[in-house]
Amino acid sequence: MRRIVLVAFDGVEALDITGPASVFARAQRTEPGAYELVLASARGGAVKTEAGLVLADTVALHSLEGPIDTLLVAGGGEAALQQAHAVDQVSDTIRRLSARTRRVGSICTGAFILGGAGLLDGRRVATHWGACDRLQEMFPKARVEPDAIYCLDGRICTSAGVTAGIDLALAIVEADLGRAIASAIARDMVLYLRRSGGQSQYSAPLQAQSRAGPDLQALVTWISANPGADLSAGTLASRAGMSERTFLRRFSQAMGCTPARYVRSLRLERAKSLLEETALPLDRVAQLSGFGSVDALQRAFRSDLKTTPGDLRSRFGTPSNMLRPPDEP
DNA sequence: AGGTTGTTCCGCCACC
DNA sequence: AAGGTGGCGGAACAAC
Repeated sequence: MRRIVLVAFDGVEALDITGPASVFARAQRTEPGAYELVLASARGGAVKTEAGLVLADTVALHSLEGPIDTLLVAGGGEAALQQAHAVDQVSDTIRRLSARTRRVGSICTGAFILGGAGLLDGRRVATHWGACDRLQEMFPKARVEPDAIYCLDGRICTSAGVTAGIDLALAIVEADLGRAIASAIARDMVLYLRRSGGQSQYSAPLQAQSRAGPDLQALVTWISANPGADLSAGTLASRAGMSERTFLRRFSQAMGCTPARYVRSLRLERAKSLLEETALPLDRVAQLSGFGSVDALQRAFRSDLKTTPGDLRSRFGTPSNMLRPPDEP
């Protein structure tokens, strides 16, 4: 039985609590005895969320006894967070609790409380896109990843804003109980097990600051929508209206990886989803994901994923729920 | 399984 | 002068 403690405070973002809670509750239903869910707050008792929903009967943090499997601190608006600022006190308490906790994490701006507890030093960290700069400023030793939906770094797990807490919870369930169960929960909640792309797709500022500007952004969007198209360096360059040389420079600068690398990982992602979510034959999967042939698909799997397409499908495929991609009759 | 052929990517440099 | 751009060639890598 893994004890999951969700930490709330007045003004907490309701979804930061209810999202992960729903995920863990479903996991508990699927695998009875897997999790015990505890709602906690600094003082205990009722906590009023930003949305006005009241969480009755939270447990006082200081009264928690015994080992904790996972401690997750929720986030909220700045005002609420400052208030929870008895935050220094909360951070202290979290620091103390973390000593007997296997895994400590945060959702959204909850990362500030972990930071205050000194738990983020040297760790890769995610938080709401609107709070990345401030978090990095306040905790210079943390390695804030502005684009990440969530980060798992050792025992510290953090997620971007609000609904990203659900993604994090799914990742935790996946780590604990396996891919099949996490995948089933995601389907039940009508979610992706792994959403594609980073949080920058939700943030106009992040997109704009993705230094290359909107020309490349539009191209990247187009690439994601057309993994099967001709995405060779030369073609992409002319699509972007630049020379190959300049395109290479600008793309690497903006995206942090070369065009070919980006295209390849996109295609692998696409192929994985098609294998897991559909019953399409391998040659269709290869075609739709942009690998020219089954052979190319298999080689890519072997070298990047250390497995084969067939093996992935047999382990993670979902025979009872075979979907057809939109372009299939 | 391994050699041939193609592609990608980067340093260098000249040119706006 | 200075910073972005683009062509060239070859090393490294991937495709077939």
